[in-house]
Amino acid sequence: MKKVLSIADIARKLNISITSVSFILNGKAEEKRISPELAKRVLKLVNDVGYVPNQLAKSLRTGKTNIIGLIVEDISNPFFANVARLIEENANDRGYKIFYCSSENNTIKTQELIKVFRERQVDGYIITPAAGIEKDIVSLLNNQAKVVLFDRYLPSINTSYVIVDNMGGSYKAMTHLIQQGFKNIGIVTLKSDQTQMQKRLEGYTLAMEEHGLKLCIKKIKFHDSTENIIDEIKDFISKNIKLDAIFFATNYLGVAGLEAIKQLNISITSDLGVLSFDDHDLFRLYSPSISVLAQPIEEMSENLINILLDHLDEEKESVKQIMLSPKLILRESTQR
Amino acid sequence: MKKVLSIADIARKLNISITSVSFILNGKAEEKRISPELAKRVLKLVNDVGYVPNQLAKSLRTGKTNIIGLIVEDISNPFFANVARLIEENANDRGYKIFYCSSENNTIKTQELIKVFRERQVDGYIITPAAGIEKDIVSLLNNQAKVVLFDRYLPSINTSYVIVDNMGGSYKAMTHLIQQGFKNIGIVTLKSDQTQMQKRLEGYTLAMEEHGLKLCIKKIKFHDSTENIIDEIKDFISKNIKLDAIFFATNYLGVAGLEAIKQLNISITSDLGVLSFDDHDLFRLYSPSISVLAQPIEEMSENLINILLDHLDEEKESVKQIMLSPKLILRESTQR
DNA sequence: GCTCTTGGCTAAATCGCTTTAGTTAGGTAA
DNA sequence: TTACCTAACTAAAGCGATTTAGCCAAGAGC
Repeated sequence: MKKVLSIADIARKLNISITSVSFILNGKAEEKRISPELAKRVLKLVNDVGYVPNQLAKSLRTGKTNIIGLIVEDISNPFFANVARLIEENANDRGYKIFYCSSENNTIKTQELIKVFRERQVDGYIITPAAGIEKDIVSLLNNQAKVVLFDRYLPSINTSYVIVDNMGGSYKAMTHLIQQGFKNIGIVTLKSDQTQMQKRLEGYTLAMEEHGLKLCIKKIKFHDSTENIIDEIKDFISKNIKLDAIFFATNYLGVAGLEAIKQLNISITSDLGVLSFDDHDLFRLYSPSISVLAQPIEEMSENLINILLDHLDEEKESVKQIMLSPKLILRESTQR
Repeated sequence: MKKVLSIADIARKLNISITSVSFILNGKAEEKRISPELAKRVLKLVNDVGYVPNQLAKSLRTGKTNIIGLIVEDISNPFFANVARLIEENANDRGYKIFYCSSENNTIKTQELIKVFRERQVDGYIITPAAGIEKDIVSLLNNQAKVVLFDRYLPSINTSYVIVDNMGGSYKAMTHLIQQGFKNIGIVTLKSDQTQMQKRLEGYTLAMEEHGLKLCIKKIKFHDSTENIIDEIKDFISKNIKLDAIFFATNYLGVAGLEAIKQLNISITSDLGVLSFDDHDLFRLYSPSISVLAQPIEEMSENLINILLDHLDEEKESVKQIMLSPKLILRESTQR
């Protein structure tokens, strides 16, 4: 088993001290008055033998890992995958690596992930908090950890976060539907107390009530299988024959909804208007194309990484809370 | 700044040695004859003060990080996102964490990622190799690193890998199209020398030639923007008016293809049969639904993690090369 | 009374790096 | 000649864990 080379091996081969090698490798040769000749010799050897520094040792010594822990709800959900991808790019450009994991919006899993991140000494955290995770976040903050929440926040904790104006967005979307002449508009959302879902429902409710329309709400159980969700939606549609439009509160409900509508052989637009939260390839390309309330994922990821890196730099605590506006993209499914 | 507690702090508080604390925390209390009473006291304190072990130090000492580096082409591509998700789950159950990154199928980026993984001392690597990465993989292997490739392999290197029978799959898909009566079948693929794309093209060619049909091939430049890809496909279809079916060699070409076809106002199935490599929500739900050659992602991820963990356990080198069969899923788009 | 066990615990080396506080040799200034 | 610089380099402590080798006291066996 060929042992992997350490800085000490390099020093030994050149008959110099470890210190010198370290200075040279860290670009401090001049500052520390190492002669250019020595620097050149070291760099050449390092390159020739393919020496790679051990970041574990480095981080242990310096207390910095240059790693950001990112917990998303589900990396196979295109919304989160895209945000993750953008955050990764952004972080990379600024010298940070992202360690990302899916929480499945499960409290226990999230707790475990936070523990793993702590053990690995990540420099900062970006988290889509699952319900019931308040204590763990507070504990992080108490330990001076740098945390930014996203997609949703925890009302009882004063942390930094980046979210979307869920209520305003939903209200805007609903207003559009109503202006198009839809009257019996239903919402399909999740049974959830989390802020993002609550606010989407509030936006729907507010718009409907302002126009004196009757509410028609379907709440789907969290973590239900796709098949069940489809069945639930079919059931909802069948039992509310007067429905003329549906607002889906999140992308996978929208996807399941399309499947349900297809199975029921209902024609979108002429029989039923459709609008969904979150954009998706499917919504863009579906026939008819589906109107959506798209989250500004570039802006979100940029804000997330900026805020977190700011926190890492500053000594004193500060809290930044950003609310971005989702964008209403009108397509065929809401055209009358 | 509240300092994070170390094992030494725990020992000091109880007036015992670091060694004892370490033994207890690692479940070696009995084996090392630590009295149950002491063990209990330590565990209680650890729990009360919320001590979390420093994995950096642990890994530095033991030489094991329990981290697997995973390089996929693009985490925002549903195929890779799903595989990543499954690998993560599998690895988790077996005590490993996944560190994943997107290579964008770019050689330089991949090299950098491999370097990062080496620096971070990952225990093993799962890589979708970009073109021209042979030297770097060989270098890894020379350093006794444990590596499994997937999605494609490097013919010049004898490594473990998990791939799909691209040629057989394509051949099967083409045979289906031909049996359905399609005669002027085109393929839209990527300009790429990588094995996966080559084999898909070979499968197409073989089937067509066996039936005496004329080839009609469109190769799209790698990393082209979605808009350009759509334009290229529109151009391809317009210039080959006799085409009666198209086989898309990978998911995002298929997605772009649907958009192109939609823009050209061509009716799928009656005017043009469509079949794509890789499954996708969009293909399942599109109207008409699109037939696909789906990769067995559960099986792939299981094999990947199993092979890698086997490698981690065994002393002697061994090479495992697995080829799985993709599954032809027939939908409306190829029904005549 | 003496040796041998064994139970219960610990000192110190080590992993690979950074960083502080030097050392040494040769040159200048007075 | 002596004191002081400076350029060029280095010894050793420390980050937080694991692990080897060993200490000490009390009881067992003869």
